Amino acid sequence: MSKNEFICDCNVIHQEIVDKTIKKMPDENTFNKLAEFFKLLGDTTRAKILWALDQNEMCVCDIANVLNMSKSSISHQLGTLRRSNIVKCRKQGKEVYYTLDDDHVKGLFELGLEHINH
Amino acid sequence: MSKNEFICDCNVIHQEIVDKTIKKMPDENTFNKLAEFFKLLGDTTRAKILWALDQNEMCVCDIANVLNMSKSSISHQLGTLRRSNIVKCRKQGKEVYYTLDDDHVKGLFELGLEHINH
DNA sequence: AATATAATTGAATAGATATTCAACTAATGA
DNA sequence: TCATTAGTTGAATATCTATTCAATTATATT
Repeated sequence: MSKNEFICDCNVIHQEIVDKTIKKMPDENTFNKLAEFFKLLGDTTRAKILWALDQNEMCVCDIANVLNMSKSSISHQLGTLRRSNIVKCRKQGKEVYYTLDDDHVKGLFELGLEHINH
Repeated sequence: MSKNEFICDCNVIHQEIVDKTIKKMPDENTFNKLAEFFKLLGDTTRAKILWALDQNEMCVCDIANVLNMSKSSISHQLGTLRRSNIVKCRKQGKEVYYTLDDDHVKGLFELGLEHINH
């Protein structure tokens, strides 16, 4: 009975590769953060918001009109993006203007589009 | 009553920017595919699998051991990645070996990590 | 032929999440 | 001061999805 039967429901087939890979693997926290970041781009509404903000700074109402969605749902999503430091905002009068706060979004979109048009 | 009140619960504040942005915007399908693609990277388990496959070709059992998870859950996720053309597989005997089938994954991970270590 | 094992698959479940709705805050202007 | 509007927020709901479990397929071995 190999050691690994205790932690997995199968035997190790290529012990060396498994051990080597585990050794090189980034820690749990890195993968969690990485996945959380990609999850933010992995929603149609948020992808559109980010694309739009990459074109222009916009207030919530503008974004709602561009996406043809309610202010409330846009505001919820902006809150999510803001808390994750992907967008930032400034208040001017009654309006709140949002801009991208991440240099990588554009590059990520480009790579994503390359995959789509493989 | 402005035209936009019919399609959105608020008035347009910057009509020009809104119109210009709508005009430039990629179509619905593009955003859906883009979001679906990022969603695939937006899960800790799948992110680990993709990272691991970027190191070595591996069989299902190996991946399950590296991630310390059941073969079944790994196989489900591999199926998802396979159907999205992000990984491909070859059968050899009883084992099925998986490899990356997308050149952009590595670049995406790098950009994602740059964001994390902002 | 019979057994064992790698992998897949479908159904069920539990947890996550996007949108809606209603209530609220803050700023503007009459 | 009162009414209006931009935006936020919390709760509720409906949908989605990751993992588990059990059953099944396919290959290899005795």
